[in-house]
Amino acid sequence: MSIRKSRPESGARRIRRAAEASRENILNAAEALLVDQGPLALKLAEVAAAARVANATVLHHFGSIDGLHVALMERMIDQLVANVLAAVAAHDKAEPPEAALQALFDAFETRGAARLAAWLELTGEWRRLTHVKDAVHKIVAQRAERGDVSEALAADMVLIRAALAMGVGLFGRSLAELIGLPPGRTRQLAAALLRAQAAASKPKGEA
Amino acid sequence: MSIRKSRPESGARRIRRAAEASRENILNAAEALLVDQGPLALKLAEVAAAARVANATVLHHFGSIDGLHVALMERMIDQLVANVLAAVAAHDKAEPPEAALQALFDAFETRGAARLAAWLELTGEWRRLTHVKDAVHKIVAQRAERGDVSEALAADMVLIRAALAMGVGLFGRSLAELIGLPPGRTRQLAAALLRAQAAASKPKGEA
DNA sequence: TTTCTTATTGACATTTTTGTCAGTAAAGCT
DNA sequence: AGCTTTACTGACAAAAATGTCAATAAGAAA
Repeated sequence: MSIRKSRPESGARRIRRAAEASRENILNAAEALLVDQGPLALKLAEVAAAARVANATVLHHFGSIDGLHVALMERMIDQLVANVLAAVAAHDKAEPPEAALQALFDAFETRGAARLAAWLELTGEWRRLTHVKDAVHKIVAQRAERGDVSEALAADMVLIRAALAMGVGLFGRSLAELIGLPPGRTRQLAAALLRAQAAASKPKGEA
Repeated sequence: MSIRKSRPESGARRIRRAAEASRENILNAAEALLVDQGPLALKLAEVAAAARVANATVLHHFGSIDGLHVALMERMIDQLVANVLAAVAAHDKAEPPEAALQALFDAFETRGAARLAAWLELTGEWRRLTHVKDAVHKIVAQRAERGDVSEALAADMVLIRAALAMGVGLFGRSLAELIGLPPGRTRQLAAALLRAQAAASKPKGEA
Protein backbone atom coordinates (compact mmCIF):
# COMPACT_ATOMS: atom_id res chain seq x y z
CA MET A 1 0.00 0.00 0.00
CA SER A 2 2.90 2.30 0.42
CA ILE A 3 4.15 1.71 -3.08
CA ARG A 4 4.89 4.78 -5.16
CA LYS A 5 3.92 4.92 -8.74
CA SER A 6 7.02 3.84 -10.51
CA ARG A 7 6.32 5.62 -13.77
CA PRO A 8 5.38 9.19 -14.34
CA GLU A 9 3.32 8.03 -17.29
CA SER A 10 3.07 11.55 -18.55
CA GLY A 11 4.09 11.21 -22.16
CA ALA A 12 6.49 14.12 -22.14
CA ARG A 13 10.04 13.01 -22.05
CA ARG A 14 12.04 14.78 -19.38
CA ILE A 15 14.32 17.56 -20.57
CA ARG A 16 17.71 17.80 -18.98
CA ARG A 17 19.83 20.88 -19.49
CA ALA A 18 23.25 21.88 -18.27
CA ALA A 19 22.91 23.68 -14.96
CA GLU A 20 23.77 27.03 -16.44
CA ALA A 21 21.41 26.64 -19.37
CA SER A 22 18.63 25.70 -17.00
CA ARG A 23 19.19 28.77 -14.91
CA GLU A 24 19.07 30.90 -18.04
CA ASN A 25 15.86 29.29 -19.13
CA ILE A 26 14.22 30.02 -15.80
CA LEU A 27 15.53 33.55 -15.62
CA ASN A 28 14.27 34.26 -19.12
CA ALA A 29 10.80 33.12 -18.17
CA ALA A 30 10.89 35.14 -14.98
CA GLU A 31 12.05 38.25 -16.79
CA ALA A 32 9.26 37.97 -19.31
CA LEU A 33 6.77 37.63 -16.48
CA LEU A 34 8.16 40.65 -14.69
CA VAL A 35 8.11 42.76 -17.82
CA ASP A 36 4.59 42.14 -18.91
CA GLN A 37 2.77 41.19 -15.74
CA GLY A 38 4.60 42.99 -12.99
CA PRO A 39 6.50 41.83 -9.93
CA LEU A 40 3.44 40.23 -8.39
CA ALA A 41 3.56 37.59 -11.09
CA LEU A 42 6.91 36.35 -9.87
CA LYS A 43 5.43 33.49 -7.88
CA LEU A 44 7.17 30.18 -7.75
CA ALA A 45 4.39 28.39 -9.54
CA GLU A 46 4.04 30.98 -12.28
CA VAL A 47 7.72 31.13 -13.03
CA ALA A 48 7.99 27.35 -13.09
CA ALA A 49 5.02 27.06 -15.41
CA ALA A 50 6.38 29.73 -17.74
CA ALA A 51 9.75 28.00 -17.83
CA ARG A 52 8.04 24.64 -18.24
CA VAL A 53 9.74 23.00 -15.34
CA ALA A 54 8.57 21.78 -11.95
CA ASN A 55 8.47 24.08 -8.95
CA ALA A 56 11.16 22.06 -7.28
CA THR A 57 13.46 22.65 -10.21
CA VAL A 58 13.40 26.38 -9.64
CA LEU A 59 14.24 25.89 -6.00
CA HIS A 60 16.98 23.47 -6.89
CA HIS A 61 18.76 26.11 -8.93
CA PHE A 62 18.11 29.21 -6.89
CA GLY A 63 17.59 27.91 -3.39
CA SER A 64 14.50 29.96 -2.71
CA ILE A 65 12.12 32.31 -4.40
CA ASP A 66 14.16 35.15 -2.97
CA GLY A 67 17.27 33.72 -4.50
CA LEU A 68 15.55 33.81 -7.84
CA HIS A 69 14.56 37.42 -7.31
CA VAL A 70 18.10 38.45 -6.52
CA ALA A 71 19.55 36.54 -9.45
CA LEU A 72 17.05 38.12 -11.79
CA MET A 73 17.71 41.60 -10.48
CA GLU A 74 21.43 41.21 -10.86
CA ARG A 75 21.17 39.93 -14.38
CA MET A 76 18.83 42.72 -15.43
CA ILE A 77 21.05 45.32 -13.82
CA ASP A 78 24.04 44.02 -15.70
CA GLN A 79 22.14 44.25 -18.98
CA LEU A 80 20.98 47.76 -18.23
CA VAL A 81 24.44 48.96 -17.29
CA ALA A 82 25.95 47.48 -20.41
CA ASN A 83 23.38 49.27 -22.55
CA VAL A 84 23.84 52.58 -20.81
CA LEU A 85 27.60 52.36 -21.09
CA ALA A 86 27.23 51.63 -24.76
CA ALA A 87 25.01 54.67 -25.13
CA VAL A 88 27.54 56.85 -23.34
CA ALA A 89 30.35 55.45 -25.45
CA ALA A 90 28.40 56.20 -28.60
CA HIS A 91 28.02 59.78 -27.48
CA ASP A 92 31.54 60.99 -28.20
CA LYS A 93 31.92 59.35 -31.58
CA ALA A 94 29.87 60.48 -34.52
CA GLU A 95 28.31 63.05 -32.24
CA PRO A 96 24.81 62.93 -33.56
CA PRO A 97 23.05 63.73 -30.30
CA GLU A 98 19.91 62.12 -31.61
CA ALA A 99 21.36 58.66 -31.89
CA ALA A 100 22.93 58.79 -28.47
CA LEU A 101 19.71 60.02 -26.91
CA GLN A 102 17.72 57.31 -28.60
CA ALA A 103 20.17 54.72 -27.34
CA LEU A 104 19.84 56.10 -23.83
CA PHE A 105 16.07 55.98 -23.83
CA ASP A 106 16.14 52.57 -25.42
CA ALA A 107 18.36 51.31 -22.65
CA PHE A 108 15.79 52.25 -20.05
CA GLU A 109 12.73 51.27 -21.95
CA THR A 110 13.56 47.94 -23.53
CA ARG A 111 12.93 44.74 -21.72
CA GLY A 112 11.45 46.55 -18.81
CA ALA A 113 14.62 48.05 -17.42
CA ALA A 114 12.57 50.90 -16.02
CA ARG A 115 10.19 48.42 -14.46
CA LEU A 116 13.13 46.71 -12.86
CA ALA A 117 14.28 50.01 -11.46
CA ALA A 118 10.83 50.75 -10.11
CA TRP A 119 10.70 47.36 -8.48
CA LEU A 120 14.09 47.87 -6.90
CA GLU A 121 13.01 51.24 -5.60
CA LEU A 122 9.66 50.12 -4.23
CA THR A 123 11.13 47.19 -2.39
CA GLY A 124 14.25 49.03 -1.33
CA GLU A 125 16.18 46.01 -2.51
CA TRP A 126 18.80 47.99 -4.38
CA ARG A 127 20.50 48.88 -1.15
CA ARG A 128 21.55 45.27 -0.76
CA LEU A 129 22.90 44.92 -4.27
CA THR A 130 26.45 46.20 -4.46
CA HIS A 131 26.01 45.78 -8.18
CA VAL A 132 24.08 49.00 -8.38
CA LYS A 133 26.48 51.35 -6.69
CA ASP A 134 29.46 50.12 -8.66
CA ALA A 135 27.56 50.39 -11.89
CA VAL A 136 26.51 53.96 -11.29
CA HIS A 137 30.01 55.06 -10.48
CA LYS A 138 31.33 53.38 -13.56
CA ILE A 139 28.83 55.24 -15.68
CA VAL A 140 29.67 58.59 -14.13
CA ALA A 141 33.36 57.99 -14.63
CA GLN A 142 32.92 57.02 -18.24
CA ARG A 143 30.78 60.04 -18.97
CA ALA A 144 33.34 62.35 -17.42
CA GLU A 145 36.07 60.76 -19.49
CA ARG A 146 34.27 60.50 -22.82
CA GLY A 147 32.50 63.81 -22.55
CA ASP A 148 35.60 65.52 -21.30
CA VAL A 149 33.82 67.25 -18.45
CA SER A 150 34.44 67.53 -14.73
CA GLU A 151 33.35 64.76 -12.40
CA ALA A 152 30.85 67.09 -10.80
CA LEU A 153 29.23 68.02 -14.08
CA ALA A 154 29.19 64.42 -15.21
CA ALA A 155 27.48 63.45 -11.99
CA ASP A 156 24.78 66.04 -12.57
CA MET A 157 24.29 64.92 -16.13
CA VAL A 158 23.94 61.28 -15.20
CA LEU A 159 21.58 62.14 -12.38
CA ILE A 160 19.10 64.20 -14.34
CA ARG A 161 19.23 62.06 -17.45
CA ALA A 162 18.73 58.87 -15.51
CA ALA A 163 15.75 60.32 -13.65
CA LEU A 164 14.22 61.58 -16.87
CA ALA A 165 14.88 58.40 -18.81
CA MET A 166 13.40 56.29 -16.03
CA GLY A 167 10.32 58.44 -15.82
CA VAL A 168 9.87 58.24 -19.56
CA GLY A 169 10.64 54.54 -19.73
CA LEU A 170 8.32 53.61 -16.91
CA PHE A 171 5.38 55.92 -17.44
CA GLY A 172 5.83 57.20 -20.97
CA ARG A 173 3.62 54.80 -22.81
CA SER A 174 0.84 54.75 -20.27
CA LEU A 175 0.77 58.50 -19.87
CA ALA A 176 0.66 59.05 -23.61
CA GLU A 177 -2.16 56.60 -23.91
CA LEU A 178 -4.06 58.26 -21.09
CA ILE A 179 -3.70 61.70 -22.63
CA GLY A 180 -4.47 60.41 -26.08
CA LEU A 181 -1.11 60.93 -27.77
CA PRO A 182 0.96 58.44 -29.74
CA PRO A 183 3.15 56.08 -27.68
CA GLY A 184 6.43 57.57 -28.81
CA ARG A 185 5.45 61.12 -28.01
CA THR A 186 6.93 61.10 -24.53
CA ARG A 187 10.35 60.21 -25.85
CA GLN A 188 10.19 62.93 -28.45
CA LEU A 189 9.38 65.51 -25.85
CA ALA A 190 12.06 64.28 -23.51
CA ALA A 191 14.64 64.43 -26.26
CA ALA A 192 13.52 67.94 -27.12
CA LEU A 193 13.91 68.89 -23.50
CA LEU A 194 17.50 67.71 -23.38
CA ARG A 195 18.29 69.39 -26.67
CA ALA A 196 16.90 72.70 -25.46
CA GLN A 197 19.13 72.46 -22.45
CA ALA A 198 22.18 71.60 -24.50
CA ALA A 199 21.51 74.60 -26.71
CA ALA A 200 21.11 76.88 -23.71
CA SER A 201 24.31 75.66 -22.09
CA LYS A 202 26.49 76.72 -24.97
CA PRO A 203 26.55 80.45 -24.11
CA LYS A 204 26.70 79.85 -20.39
CA GLY A 205 26.89 76.40 -18.83
CA GLU A 206 24.63 75.38 -16.07
CA ALA A 207 23.74 71.82 -15.04
CA MET B 1 -17.08 21.40 26.45
CA SER B 2 -18.21 23.46 23.52
CA ILE B 3 -18.42 26.59 25.59
CA ARG B 4 -16.68 29.64 24.19
CA LYS B 5 -14.73 31.91 26.41
CA SER B 6 -17.25 34.52 27.36
CA ARG B 7 -14.78 37.27 28.13
CA PRO B 8 -11.93 38.51 26.01
CA GLU B 9 -10.11 39.34 29.20
CA SER B 10 -7.62 41.43 27.31
CA GLY B 11 -7.48 44.62 29.34
CA ALA B 12 -7.82 46.96 26.39
CA ARG B 13 -11.26 48.38 26.08
CA ARG B 14 -12.63 48.01 22.60
CA ILE B 15 -12.63 51.12 20.42
CA ARG B 16 -15.64 51.74 18.26
CA ARG B 17 -15.51 54.36 15.54
CA ALA B 18 -18.03 55.56 13.04
CA ALA B 19 -17.74 53.44 9.92
CA GLU B 20 -16.22 56.23 7.89
CA ALA B 21 -13.71 57.12 10.58
CA SER B 22 -12.68 53.50 10.84
CA ARG B 23 -12.08 53.26 7.13
CA GLU B 24 -9.97 56.38 7.29
CA ASN B 25 -7.94 54.97 10.13
CA ILE B 26 -7.21 51.80 8.21
CA LEU B 27 -6.43 53.61 4.98
CA ASN B 28 -4.02 55.90 6.79
CA ALA B 29 -2.15 52.95 8.18
CA ALA B 30 -2.08 51.24 4.80
CA GLU B 31 -0.83 54.35 3.08
CA ALA B 32 1.99 54.74 5.56
CA LEU B 33 2.96 51.14 4.98
CA LEU B 34 2.93 51.54 1.23
CA VAL B 35 5.01 54.69 1.38
CA ASP B 36 7.78 53.48 3.55
CA GLN B 37 7.80 49.74 3.05
CA GLY B 38 6.50 49.25 -0.46
CA PRO B 39 3.48 47.43 -1.86
CA LEU B 40 4.60 44.07 -0.54
CA ALA B 41 3.91 45.30 2.96
CA LEU B 42 0.21 45.68 2.21
CA LYS B 43 -0.71 42.35 3.77
CA LEU B 44 -3.90 41.97 5.70
CA ALA B 45 -2.09 41.25 8.93
CA GLU B 46 0.36 44.11 8.57
CA VAL B 47 -2.27 46.67 7.78
CA ALA B 48 -4.46 45.50 10.62
CA ALA B 49 -1.58 45.64 13.06
CA ALA B 50 -0.57 49.10 11.91
CA ALA B 51 -4.14 50.31 12.26
CA ARG B 52 -4.43 48.54 15.62
CA VAL B 53 -7.51 46.60 14.71
CA ALA B 54 -8.22 42.93 14.10
CA ASN B 55 -7.78 41.38 10.69
CA ALA B 56 -11.47 40.77 10.44
CA THR B 57 -12.15 44.44 10.94
CA VAL B 58 -10.30 45.31 7.78
CA LEU B 59 -12.31 42.76 5.86
CA HIS B 60 -15.50 44.02 7.41
CA HIS B 61 -14.91 47.47 5.98
CA PHE B 62 -13.34 46.64 2.63
CA GLY B 63 -14.64 43.19 1.80
CA SER B 64 -11.30 41.79 0.78
CA ILE B 65 -7.66 42.70 0.62
CA ASP B 66 -8.20 43.69 -2.97
CA GLY B 67 -10.99 45.99 -1.93
CA LEU B 68 -8.58 47.69 0.40
CA HIS B 69 -6.05 48.06 -2.38
CA VAL B 70 -8.55 49.67 -4.69
CA ALA B 71 -9.85 52.00 -2.02
CA LEU B 72 -6.33 53.07 -1.15
CA MET B 73 -5.41 53.65 -4.77
CA GLU B 74 -8.47 55.76 -5.38
CA ARG B 75 -7.92 57.88 -2.33
CA MET B 76 -4.28 58.48 -3.18
CA ILE B 77 -5.15 59.34 -6.75
CA ASP B 78 -7.66 61.88 -5.56
CA GLN B 79 -5.07 63.49 -3.32
CA LEU B 80 -2.51 63.59 -6.10
CA VAL B 81 -4.93 65.10 -8.58
CA ALA B 82 -5.98 67.75 -6.11
CA ASN B 83 -2.37 68.72 -5.51
CA VAL B 84 -1.51 68.82 -9.19
CA LEU B 85 -4.54 70.90 -9.98
CA ALA B 86 -3.57 73.29 -7.23
CA ALA B 87 -0.08 73.53 -8.69
CA VAL B 88 -1.49 74.26 -12.12
CA ALA B 89 -3.84 76.84 -10.70
CA ALA B 90 -0.97 78.52 -8.88
CA HIS B 91 0.88 78.78 -12.16
CA ASP B 92 -1.08 81.60 -13.71
CA LYS B 93 -1.25 83.82 -10.66
CA ALA B 94 1.84 85.40 -9.25
CA GLU B 95 3.76 83.77 -12.07
CA PRO B 96 6.91 82.94 -10.20
CA PRO B 97 7.74 79.79 -12.12
CA GLU B 98 9.81 78.58 -9.22
CA ALA B 99 6.91 78.29 -6.83
CA ALA B 100 4.73 76.51 -9.33
CA LEU B 101 7.49 74.09 -10.21
CA GLN B 102 8.15 73.36 -6.59
CA ALA B 103 4.48 72.71 -6.05
CA LEU B 104 4.42 70.34 -8.99
CA PHE B 105 7.39 68.34 -7.79
CA ASP B 106 5.99 68.35 -4.28
CA ALA B 107 2.75 66.91 -5.55
CA PHE B 108 4.55 63.90 -6.98
CA GLU B 109 7.05 63.42 -4.24
CA THR B 110 5.11 63.89 -1.02
CA ARG B 111 3.43 60.99 0.62
CA GLY B 112 4.64 58.63 -2.00
CA ALA B 113 2.50 59.76 -4.86
CA ALA B 114 5.22 58.66 -7.24
CA ARG B 115 5.36 55.30 -5.52
CA LEU B 116 1.63 54.98 -5.98
CA ALA B 117 2.03 55.71 -9.65
CA ALA B 118 4.77 53.12 -9.94
CA TRP B 119 2.60 50.57 -8.22
CA LEU B 120 -0.29 51.32 -10.53
CA GLU B 121 1.97 51.00 -13.53
CA LEU B 122 3.66 47.80 -12.45
CA THR B 123 0.42 46.05 -11.69
CA GLY B 124 -1.44 47.54 -14.63
CA GLU B 125 -4.22 48.36 -12.22
CA TRP B 126 -4.71 51.90 -13.45
CA ARG B 127 -6.54 50.58 -16.48
CA ARG B 128 -9.40 49.49 -14.26
CA LEU B 129 -9.65 52.75 -12.36
CA THR B 130 -11.76 55.22 -14.30
CA HIS B 131 -10.52 57.70 -11.74
CA VAL B 132 -7.24 58.03 -13.53
CA LYS B 133 -8.43 58.85 -17.00
CA ASP B 134 -10.89 61.45 -15.82
CA ALA B 135 -8.25 63.04 -13.64
CA VAL B 136 -5.73 63.34 -16.43
CA HIS B 137 -8.20 64.97 -18.75
CA LYS B 138 -9.22 67.40 -16.10
CA ILE B 139 -5.62 68.41 -15.60
CA VAL B 140 -4.99 68.89 -19.31
CA ALA B 141 -8.12 70.97 -19.63
CA GLN B 142 -7.22 73.16 -16.73
CA ARG B 143 -3.72 73.74 -18.00
CA ALA B 144 -5.00 74.72 -21.40
CA GLU B 145 -7.41 77.16 -19.83
CA ARG B 146 -5.16 78.69 -17.20
CA GLY B 147 -2.07 78.78 -19.35
CA ASP B 148 -4.03 80.06 -22.28
CA VAL B 149 -2.52 77.57 -24.72
CA SER B 150 -3.97 75.12 -27.21
CA GLU B 151 -5.24 71.76 -26.10
CA ALA B 152 -2.47 70.06 -28.06
CA LEU B 153 0.26 72.09 -26.43
CA ALA B 154 -1.27 71.63 -23.02
CA ALA B 155 -1.34 67.88 -23.59
CA ASP B 156 2.35 67.88 -24.46
CA MET B 157 3.21 69.96 -21.43
CA VAL B 158 1.31 67.72 -19.08
CA LEU B 159 2.82 64.63 -20.65
CA ILE B 160 6.47 65.60 -20.37
CA ARG B 161 6.15 67.28 -17.02
CA ALA B 162 4.32 64.37 -15.51
CA ALA B 163 6.91 61.93 -16.79
CA LEU B 164 9.74 64.06 -15.49
CA ALA B 165 8.11 64.74 -12.15
CA MET B 166 7.37 61.06 -11.65
CA GLY B 167 10.89 60.06 -12.52
CA VAL B 168 12.26 62.62 -10.13
CA GLY B 169 9.75 61.82 -7.42
CA LEU B 170 10.29 58.10 -7.61
CA PHE B 171 14.02 57.82 -8.21
CA GLY B 172 15.37 61.25 -7.34
CA ARG B 173 16.45 60.61 -3.79
CA SER B 174 17.91 57.18 -4.40
CA LEU B 175 19.80 58.23 -7.50
CA ALA B 176 21.26 61.25 -5.77
CA GLU B 177 22.32 59.10 -2.87
CA LEU B 178 23.89 56.56 -5.20
CA ILE B 179 25.84 59.19 -7.07
CA GLY B 180 26.81 60.98 -3.90
CA LEU B 181 24.89 64.21 -4.33
CA PRO B 182 22.51 65.90 -1.90
CA PRO B 183 18.93 64.60 -1.90
CA GLY B 184 17.38 67.73 -3.36
CA ARG B 185 19.79 67.90 -6.26
CA THR B 186 17.57 65.99 -8.66
CA ARG B 187 14.77 68.45 -8.24
CA GLN B 188 17.08 71.38 -8.79
CA LEU B 189 18.32 69.90 -12.03
CA ALA B 190 14.83 69.04 -13.19
CA ALA B 191 13.64 72.57 -12.51
CA ALA B 192 16.64 73.94 -14.39
CA LEU B 193 15.75 71.69 -17.30
CA LEU B 194 12.22 73.04 -17.50
CA ARG B 195 13.45 76.60 -17.16
CA ALA B 196 15.91 76.17 -20.00
CA GLN B 197 13.10 74.91 -22.16
CA ALA B 198 10.83 77.79 -21.26
CA ALA B 199 13.60 80.23 -22.12
CA ALA B 200 14.22 78.53 -25.45
CA SER B 201 10.55 78.52 -26.36
CA LYS B 202 10.22 82.30 -26.21
CA PRO B 203 11.81 83.00 -29.59
CA LYS B 204 10.31 80.00 -31.25
CA GLY B 205 7.93 77.65 -29.50
CA GLU B 206 8.36 73.93 -29.66
CA ALA B 207 6.91 71.46 -27.20
C1' DT C 1 27.61 -1.47 -21.42
C1' DT C 2 28.00 -0.10 -16.79
C1' DT C 3 28.77 3.49 -13.58
C1' DC C 4 28.42 7.99 -11.82
C1' DT C 5 26.87 12.56 -11.36
C1' DT C 6 23.19 15.51 -10.83
C1' DA C 7 19.21 17.85 -13.13
C1' DT C 8 14.56 16.85 -12.65
C1' DT C 9 10.27 15.68 -10.58
C1' DG C 10 5.84 14.28 -7.92
C1' DA C 11 4.22 13.80 -3.46
C1' DC C 12 4.20 15.70 0.67
C1' DA C 13 4.91 19.07 4.61
C1' DT C 14 5.14 23.70 6.30
C1' DT C 15 4.28 28.38 6.38
C1' DT C 16 1.90 32.38 5.04
C1' DT C 17 -2.09 34.82 3.81
C1' DT C 18 -6.78 35.40 3.16
C1' DG C 19 -11.50 34.74 4.31
C1' DT C 20 -15.78 33.10 7.34
C1' DC C 21 -18.75 33.25 11.24
C1' DA C 22 -21.04 33.46 15.40
C1' DG C 23 -20.73 36.02 19.35
C1' DT C 24 -19.57 40.54 21.89
C1' DA C 25 -20.02 45.29 23.03
C1' DA C 26 -20.20 50.29 22.14
C1' DA C 27 -23.22 54.11 20.95
C1' DG C 28 -27.64 56.05 19.66
C1' DC C 29 -32.56 55.87 20.24
C1' DT C 30 -37.06 55.35 22.63
C1' DA D 1 -33.36 51.48 31.84
C1' DG D 2 -34.13 48.51 27.79
C1' DC D 3 -33.81 48.07 22.65
C1' DT D 4 -31.58 48.26 18.16
C1' DT D 5 -27.96 48.65 15.20
C1' DT D 6 -23.60 47.43 13.70
C1' DA D 7 -18.54 48.02 14.48
C1' DC D 8 -15.61 44.86 16.32
C1' DT D 9 -13.31 40.54 17.58
C1' DG D 10 -11.27 35.71 18.40
C1' DA D 11 -11.41 31.22 16.80
C1' DC D 12 -11.55 28.70 13.03
C1' DA D 13 -11.48 27.27 8.05
C1' DA D 14 -9.75 27.64 3.45
C1' DA D 15 -6.61 28.83 0.12
C1' DA D 16 -2.24 30.06 -1.66
C1' DA D 17 2.58 30.02 -1.61
C1' DT D 18 6.94 28.22 -0.32
C1' DG D 19 9.94 24.62 0.77
C1' DT D 20 11.56 19.38 1.63
C1' DC D 21 12.75 14.89 0.16
C1' DA D 22 13.40 10.56 -1.77
C1' DA D 23 13.12 8.58 -6.19
C1' DT D 24 13.89 8.94 -11.18
C1' DA D 25 16.37 9.47 -15.41
C1' DA D 26 19.36 11.94 -18.81
C1' DG D 27 23.88 12.47 -20.25
C1' DA D 28 28.77 11.98 -19.70
C1' DA D 29 32.50 9.26 -18.36
C1' DA D 30 34.71 4.93 -17.44
